[in-house]
Amino acid sequence: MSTILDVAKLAGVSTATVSRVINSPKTVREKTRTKVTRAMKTCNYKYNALARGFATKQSNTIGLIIPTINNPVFAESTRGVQDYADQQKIQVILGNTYYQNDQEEELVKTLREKQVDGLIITTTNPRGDALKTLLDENFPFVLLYSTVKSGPLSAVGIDNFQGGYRATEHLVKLGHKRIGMVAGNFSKSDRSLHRWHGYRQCLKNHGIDYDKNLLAQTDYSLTGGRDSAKKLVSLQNRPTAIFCSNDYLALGAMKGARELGFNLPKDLSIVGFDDIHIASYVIPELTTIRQPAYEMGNLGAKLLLQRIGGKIKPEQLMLESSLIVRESTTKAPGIPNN
Amino acid sequence: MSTILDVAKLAGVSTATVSRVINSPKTVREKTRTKVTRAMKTCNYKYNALARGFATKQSNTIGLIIPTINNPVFAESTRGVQDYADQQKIQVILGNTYYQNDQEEELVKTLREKQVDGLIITTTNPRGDALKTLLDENFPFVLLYSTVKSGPLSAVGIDNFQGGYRATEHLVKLGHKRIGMVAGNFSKSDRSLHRWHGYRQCLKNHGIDYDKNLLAQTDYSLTGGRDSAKKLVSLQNRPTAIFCSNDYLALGAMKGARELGFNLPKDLSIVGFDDIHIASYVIPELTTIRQPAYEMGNLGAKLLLQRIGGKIKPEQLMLESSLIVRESTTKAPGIPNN
DNA sequence: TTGTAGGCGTTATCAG
DNA sequence: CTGATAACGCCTACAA
Repeated sequence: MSTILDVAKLAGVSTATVSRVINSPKTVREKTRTKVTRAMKTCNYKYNALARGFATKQSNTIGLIIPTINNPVFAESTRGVQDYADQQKIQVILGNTYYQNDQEEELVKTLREKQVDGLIITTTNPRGDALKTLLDENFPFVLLYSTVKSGPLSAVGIDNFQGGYRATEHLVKLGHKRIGMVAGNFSKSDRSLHRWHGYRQCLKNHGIDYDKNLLAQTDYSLTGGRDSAKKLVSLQNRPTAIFCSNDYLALGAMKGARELGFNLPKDLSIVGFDDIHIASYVIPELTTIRQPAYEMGNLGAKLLLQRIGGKIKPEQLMLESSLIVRESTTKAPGIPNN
Repeated sequence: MSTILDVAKLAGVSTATVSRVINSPKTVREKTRTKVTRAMKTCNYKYNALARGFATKQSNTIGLIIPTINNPVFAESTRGVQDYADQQKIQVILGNTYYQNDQEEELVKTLREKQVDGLIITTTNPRGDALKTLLDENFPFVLLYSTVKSGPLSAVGIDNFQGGYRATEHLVKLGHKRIGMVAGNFSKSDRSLHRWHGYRQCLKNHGIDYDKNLLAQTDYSLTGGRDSAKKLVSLQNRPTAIFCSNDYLALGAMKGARELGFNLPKDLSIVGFDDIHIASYVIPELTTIRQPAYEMGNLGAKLLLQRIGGKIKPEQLMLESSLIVRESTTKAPGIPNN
């Protein structure tokens, strides 16, 4: 593998000049430039970005830490950060935590060793040591999906409380009184927790007693959603509607209910969260809270690169979420159809 | 940021020794080792993997190039390679080509500049310059998903021809004569092309004339699947069954057919390809050809790391695919139910 | 506009 | 078991 030194010799110039034609072509006379370019060709020169990173202390690489790429909502935001990064000639290293805090800490460590310029994290534990350390050491990172409205850490997310509230409110307005919730484990996701707070608050505001039996916490999987839904609808005084803390769980929940012979949405209304692409491709089409995942990733990358670029002050971007009413929710049994 | 030099000074040893306690702790006396370890703590030393990569010419990073992380099947294989890589302390840089060959070439270039030790590629163009160059320069890479049974390039995939054949055969056996195919553009995926070949061969073997009007090529998206299905079922002499070259398209196709008032599967049988997780969570549950995506990614990573590790000879791993019959396919109209 | 030379943090070789 | 020191490939003052 040839280096700029080889090129330099071949072209009869110094390495500095070669470096210049690579990084700031205009600062070198056209004649020498073509001479160098030609030399690069003939010795099949390949640029070594690693060496550059080593010399400049900028790897032009960022790390992206998500729970799991299997959940389409994370695939979507991942695409958002990739596209933005790509456009800025930045590469992204991806890591899955599988909702495990130790994995998250491990990933942060490895990625920093790899000298990533910054980190985008959908965290499993907003109060964990990993983030605290990053903060202390003033390492550039931005949180994705979390509800952070102020404070010292950068974030782009949505108001998860509000989202949970709206989802529940939609159900309440349809006349539902027994409203269950299938939620990802609170210990592993602040998003889920905040959505649940919104759910509780909404019930309260509408004079509906909170029944803790109607809450099922589960791991974030299709089967988790399915089993949790089965559990809830098997209760003596079963819910007539279920709010799932994400679409992935909702898809599972729909299957669970169906397996027990429930007719959707007649027997059971379901509302999800995220609005992943397939949400509108299933039967019944899923009513959900839409959050702009791609945009979130995109903006997250933008924010991060800005911070890396020198803008020091942390900043929070709070995007809008909205209720998308489709077919999976309907009037509560006994409520006249208008 | 402190370096091993700082640590060395603090501990009163040489940088070589510090390097040793990092890379081969047993080769240094326990006493000095603890001395060094302590010094690392006190000056908050952080290992610089980039510098290591620079010195050793091994970045411990691999590149993963896929069409798009949005398709759950690629998310699954991505997870497979990530998990294997992670276990070997290797990081993976992810890139989407969006089925564009120039993007693929660009990615290969950038990733090589980043000094990745190898590449795993789900290619858009098996005969493109990108791969040819890699081959010529003997750069370690392995193809994913493609049908490669021999030759000079490493690959782990399935027999796509056979998969297409089996999918079609299933339909034929159900009595279907008019069998359409919704396929991703052949120019962008050899997998799709091979599946189509299998489809044609199966028709031929069963004395069914091939009708080119029953083939719809499309881009790889839910909407692409939807629109293509609509087109096919709107034909005068419409198909009673459709084989979609992947599940993602199949999901779209199901929606398209429904939007035109078709009752699934009674009016139209649909078989997909991949067996993505949600395939069994939609209504009707999707009949499909299962390919072991996670395992494929996992093995791909394994194969690649072996090649990087010195094993020179390219090798092909051909995994088994299988027909999974679920609810989206049924007897052709007019065929007695048994 | 171009060249010289030191430096980035780690590994690896060779002595001791 | 430990130390000294030369790479590794590129960038960047500083000089010319």
